Amino acid sequence: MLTVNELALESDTPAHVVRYYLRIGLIQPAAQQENGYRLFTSNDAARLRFIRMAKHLGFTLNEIKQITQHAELGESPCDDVRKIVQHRIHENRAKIEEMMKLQERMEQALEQWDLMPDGIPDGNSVCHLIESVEGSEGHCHTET
Amino acid sequence: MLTVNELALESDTPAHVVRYYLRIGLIQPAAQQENGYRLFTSNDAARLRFIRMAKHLGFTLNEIKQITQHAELGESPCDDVRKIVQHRIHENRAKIEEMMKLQERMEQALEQWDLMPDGIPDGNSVCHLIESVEGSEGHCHTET
DNA sequence: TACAACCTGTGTGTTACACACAGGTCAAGG
DNA sequence: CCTTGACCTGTGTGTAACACACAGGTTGTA
Repeated sequence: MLTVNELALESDTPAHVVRYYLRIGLIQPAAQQENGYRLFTSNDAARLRFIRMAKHLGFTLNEIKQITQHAELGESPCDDVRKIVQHRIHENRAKIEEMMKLQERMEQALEQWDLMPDGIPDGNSVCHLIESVEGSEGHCHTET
Repeated sequence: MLTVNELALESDTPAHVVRYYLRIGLIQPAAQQENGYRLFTSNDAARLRFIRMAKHLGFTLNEIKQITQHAELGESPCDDVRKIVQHRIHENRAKIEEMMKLQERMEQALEQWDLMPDGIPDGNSVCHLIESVEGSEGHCHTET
């Protein structure tokens, strides 16, 4: 039987993360000591390693919970797994594109600001640098 | 004097977001009606538009709060503003790279799974698709 | 037996909202 | 004057995935 710390070492997971997973019911202790300490088997370590793999593939903890619950009922989670990854690929692509746009905005701003002095705020302006950025006026809300 | 809803329309911000900003003290009502309704001036609308610009440039609400507080004291926030954007550019670049790696992992997995049938879970395996992914064993933790 | 190092479970804080809820306000209609 | 309905109000709570702090328990050494 392993303690939380030993389980953490065994599964290459920070102990406080193991405790978090316990809290949300993603894993359960196999037994409990009289003093309240939680105890685990090597099977729990394997489960935890599975969780890490799934996270590495972009699954959320909720999805992982669903998957392991399915598996415990003997149902194959594979179909859901494929769908989730397909969905996440789209989602992630959109997020990446958004972040690259942000990156461009920030880089352009910094370059533009190189030629501008610092300013002292007055009633009309909070920070003229930010306010000077292209697209400050006339946002194009053509999407959605 | 504008109500929350009017301020929201004036500044092109969802009303529930305006209420959130009020809650965290990012903006303050200029006055209050007897019934508790909060009232604002057109200056508040300008402030809110500034907040949207800053968010568009990647500033967090906390950072924006600092900036506006600096500005209210008559101190120039420009120096901090430049530093924050520089920092965020690095941060964002790292995040984008990480997400692109995830993207590649997911795409590779999906391709690999095309040749694999669904499986029924047993005691040893939760989902053989996830467990089959390259790099499941022998993680290379060479960084930090 | 005293002490220090470490480990335990758990409460709270984080970011930027989204949703829900009970009640208040306003214009139209009877 | 009263009601009905639509809309608006402030506020409590939930979200994802931890990170940190805290008071107390355990273990090894002297």
